[in-house]
Amino acid sequence: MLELSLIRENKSLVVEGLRKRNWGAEELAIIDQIITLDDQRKKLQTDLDALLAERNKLSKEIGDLFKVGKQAEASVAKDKVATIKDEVTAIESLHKQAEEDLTNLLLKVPNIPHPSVPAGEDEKSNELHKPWPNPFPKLGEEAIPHWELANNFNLFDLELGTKITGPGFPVFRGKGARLERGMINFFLDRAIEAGYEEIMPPILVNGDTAMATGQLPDKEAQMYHTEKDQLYLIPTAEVPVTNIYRNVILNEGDFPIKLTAYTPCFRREAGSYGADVRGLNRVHQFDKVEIVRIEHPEKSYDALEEMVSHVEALLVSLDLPYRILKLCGGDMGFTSALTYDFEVYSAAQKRWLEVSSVSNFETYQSNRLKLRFKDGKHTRLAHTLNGSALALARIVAAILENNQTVEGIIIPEILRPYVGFSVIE
RNA sequence: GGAGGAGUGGCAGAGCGGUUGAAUGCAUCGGUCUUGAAAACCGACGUACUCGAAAGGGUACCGGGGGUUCGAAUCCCUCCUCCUCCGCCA
Repeated sequence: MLELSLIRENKSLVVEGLRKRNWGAEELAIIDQIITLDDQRKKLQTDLDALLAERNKLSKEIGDLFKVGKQAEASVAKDKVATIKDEVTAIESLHKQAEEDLTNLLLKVPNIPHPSVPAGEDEKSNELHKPWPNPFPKLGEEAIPHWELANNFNLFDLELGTKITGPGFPVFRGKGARLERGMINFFLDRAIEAGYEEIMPPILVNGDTAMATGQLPDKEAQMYHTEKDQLYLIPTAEVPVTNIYRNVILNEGDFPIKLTAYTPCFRREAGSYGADVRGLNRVHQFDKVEIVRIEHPEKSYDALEEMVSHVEALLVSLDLPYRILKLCGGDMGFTSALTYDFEVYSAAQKRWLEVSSVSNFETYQSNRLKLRFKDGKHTRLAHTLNGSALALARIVAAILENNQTVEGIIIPEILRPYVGFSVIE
């Protein structure tokens, strides 16, 4: 959620930011509604507090009167309190309603993009932050996409997954499974070397948790939900890991907080079908190593750059052709202020595959999380960031395709100690 | 799943209907003393909303929600969590 104080004190900045997300006049009206509603809320708050103060004062007097045996005067005061009580009940319910309405409106407002974020409606306006300077790997005529390679080498089986669960749940097997497991360990080790603490969080979360990082209410339809226990399967480790710090007040010396976690990720991907989703391009369950940071507001953009370098180093070490995009206002996630996407070139499919997304949420998540730190006498909201380092399925797809030779699929050198073999043949 | 017990400030732990945002101890921070430190002594020490230029007020919060009462941390209802015992179980 945006901070109310930002909306009140810096309305033009908020409006300008929302325009970058292609908000028109109709949608922007919500900002004035929020301010009006907040004015009402404040007025109700003041009225209510005054009444309660009066009631508290009278109650004290009644106690004193009883002590000295002045029953008659006490009962006069009692009647007075009874009147106040009615008023309190009325104003209380108005106040509660105003607060609820206000929260509901605030939940509809996405984060304000960083000044450097380009305007634009969709991915076509994303800025090429770092292009791939070299030629793409040259594959022979006989090069085939990863789902065919998987068939030939018995690496993963989507039809089997369909039998067991449903479409989009791959069954990895043999060297495919070992490649998957080895890569998870490789990514975790790199993160640990970079100073991240490893976390193994629950992969089902409750509604409060999903709300705090912004999955609810915005992305409710994207998450699997367990009916009986009202729990959600996580779409990313970001959710449970960031929520470690829900309702926490940090000391300034606690920064930076750097966490990493491997989890499977579950996404319903409702409504996406077609050629783009073949093989591992888009699945309902995939593995991902995530990095999460909690930062001092003045350091968060340095942290973001550091995370970008970390992801970049992973791709370099895997010898994959990649490019970095800076997302435009229209393509950026609801909660993000600035997002870099990493794409890897898949030579057999001749297309870019998104493999990582690194974002700074500034105070948008921490406002919902109530994640603050002590800044001298005051408490301030911290900044939260996260990024994939990396998402497995598509990386596997790219490695399989780009490294295919007549002798088999060559495993990148750095992975060999992790997977235990150097070629799939 | 069944039976019983418990949830109070960073921690420990009093309070069980009125002046208690909450005793006391520990921890933490500031000060006095000291060459320095320790000890001792003095002081400070929750969060949120709200009024105010500020100083400083007001209100709410003793697991969550609801109720009784002029007044609730204290009484009642309900939910949640934790502990102990039994059952089940990777």
